[in-house]
Amino acid sequence: MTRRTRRTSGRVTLDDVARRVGVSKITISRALREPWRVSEGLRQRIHAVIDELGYIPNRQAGALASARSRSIALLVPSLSNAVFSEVIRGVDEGFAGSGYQVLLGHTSYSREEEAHLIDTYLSFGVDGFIISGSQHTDSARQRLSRCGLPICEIMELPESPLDMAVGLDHEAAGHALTGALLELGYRRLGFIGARMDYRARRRLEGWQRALTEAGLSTAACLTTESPSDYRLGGQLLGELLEQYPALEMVCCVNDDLAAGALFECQRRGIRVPDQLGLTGYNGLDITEATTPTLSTVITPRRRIGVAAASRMLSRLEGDQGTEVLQDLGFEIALRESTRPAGG
Amino acid sequence: MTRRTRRTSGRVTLDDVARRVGVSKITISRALREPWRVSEGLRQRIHAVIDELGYIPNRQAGALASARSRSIALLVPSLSNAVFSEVIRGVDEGFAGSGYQVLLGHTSYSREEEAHLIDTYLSFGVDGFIISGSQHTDSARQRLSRCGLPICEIMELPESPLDMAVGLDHEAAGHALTGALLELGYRRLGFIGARMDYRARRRLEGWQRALTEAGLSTAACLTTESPSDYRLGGQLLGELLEQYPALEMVCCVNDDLAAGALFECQRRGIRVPDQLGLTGYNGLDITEATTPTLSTVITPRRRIGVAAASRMLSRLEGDQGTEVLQDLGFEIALRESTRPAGG
DNA sequence: GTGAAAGCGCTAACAG
DNA sequence: CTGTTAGCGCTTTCAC
Repeated sequence: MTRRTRRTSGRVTLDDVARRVGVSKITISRALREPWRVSEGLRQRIHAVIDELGYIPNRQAGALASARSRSIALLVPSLSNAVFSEVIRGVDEGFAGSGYQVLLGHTSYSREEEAHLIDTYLSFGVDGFIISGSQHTDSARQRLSRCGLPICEIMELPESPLDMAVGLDHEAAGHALTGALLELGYRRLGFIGARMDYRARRRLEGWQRALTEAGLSTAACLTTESPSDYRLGGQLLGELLEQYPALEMVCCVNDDLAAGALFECQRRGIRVPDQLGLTGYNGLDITEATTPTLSTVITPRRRIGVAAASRMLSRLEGDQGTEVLQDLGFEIALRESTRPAGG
Repeated sequence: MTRRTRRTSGRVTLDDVARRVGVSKITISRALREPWRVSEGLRQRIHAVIDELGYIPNRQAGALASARSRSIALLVPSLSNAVFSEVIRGVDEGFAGSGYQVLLGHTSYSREEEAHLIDTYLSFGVDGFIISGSQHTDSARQRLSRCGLPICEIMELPESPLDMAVGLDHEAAGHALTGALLELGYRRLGFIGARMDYRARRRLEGWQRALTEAGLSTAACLTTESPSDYRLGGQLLGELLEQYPALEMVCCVNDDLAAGALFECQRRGIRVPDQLGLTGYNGLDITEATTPTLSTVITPRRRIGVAAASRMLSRLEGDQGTEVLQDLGFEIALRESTRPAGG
């Protein structure tokens, strides 16, 4: 008995509360998790003592004992992209009041970083994953499918989903937008894109398909792997116009680029939409604020988050669920940056 | 012995690895945490088995046993505000390679939500807190000061910091910006603000002090508690101009509002800066992209994150640290939305 | 350089 | 409605 007692965190534990109340610690535990199984009066005394002592449960111990952490991981490519902040808000909303904690991770658009984060959150013992996109490293796919946790891939509709998926068809959206522009009478269309991830490439493919179907050229297309930002939009627009000065419309792979392109037009004195039409993609706030407002494709970002959370919750509560893929669609918003119909 | 064995997670544990290698589990644990204490050959065999079995350490168990989780909480008001995405990036950078995991939480600008998140992360056993701002509920202040963890308040310079703080003086920044505008010859200045949190109010106070010192009116001031966005910038500008049509300058409490105000000017045909000057605050990307570019105060957002992380790390590694307050300053950027000097 | 034993704080399982 | 016991997977402490 010379063994020194192990240094403890000094924090108030369930045992401290139990001793103070004069019951066993499991009763305290139950009062917190299954209050209906503890008598009214005792429950009140327990809560009084909890407040008095400032007891905060240790979730690590709880998770270790119960093999569930009541937390889920949400992995997005970027936190600076407004698209994902709305997805996050949706997921938060969806989990509000459920008792689940959302652990947020951002992959910086890197599959390797994603794989690393998956391991990290696995080691945190999360009960499920909500992950942007369907493009993972092989080892990440293995880890995910072997861990047996519910997984929801969001934003797009994967060909071979790991488990569940909620998103939209970006190729169809690109195609539909381009189709709408052709109907407005545009014939010489260009495309600029940055950070050409899978979803961005799908939009471009939709644009190409629509033009090809109409017998038009898809040559005026300029893309880069650099991260997207306003200034890049202006720069790409400038480069594209240099090569193709006769363009009457430039489709931008996202709203940031479109806004940047618009600012560049203002700088150069190019009148939008009279001399040049412009479209974005996503329907961020800025598209409704600029002068002129920007035509775009509105994607259901927040709803994707909410739906992912709610499907995750059902799975966590035992439902086996039905559909694998959930398509939330998109909406074409033609505004001031494209010529009016019949114009 | 009829007692059923407890259902385990089914995951590979340290014990599984140990059995396979033929050593005790503590050796595996050491090979991972203190590799230099395990012989070279054994270490290699261990790592081979870890890869083979796909072992992922259980951080909860580790944290429980060691009373440190190697994670810290980063609490920001908002994820959709670009200001904080750069702070987050800075913090991430600062912790990169340290072995610490950053757990991100957003309070939606609510002290109650903040207090709740503090409890949540405390129950996750984080080793420290980095928190935006100095305005907390009483109970949150108590919890934070009693938990004995290192705490870094960021963005501003609190009067009575909980522990450490890294930020800048927003009142001084507001004052300096306004002073610079007075030097450019502006005399009739207005102010619009949204989401008037503590930092926003400090900027306004700086603006007021500068005008008062110059004997000018501070009446043309319009603020709201609503969240800030582009459209609100336009709306507030409109309302302010209705009341004060002779204004020659409108200072916006942040860049979003300033951009929105600029778009509104374009819509109304008000030439910026010829007829009206405009300034923002923070120095977000958009301020360099619009036409005209926006004058603003550049705040060292990313550097604040990096500094907070690095101070947190020193504390976690035992340094008691020296300075409490760290002032990272600001930079006035006069660009195209204000008249040129001497103009 | 490696190991055995004990225990972190909690909950599952069974008992009354 | 409340309690007892065992153990989650890991690290600490002490021992060799």
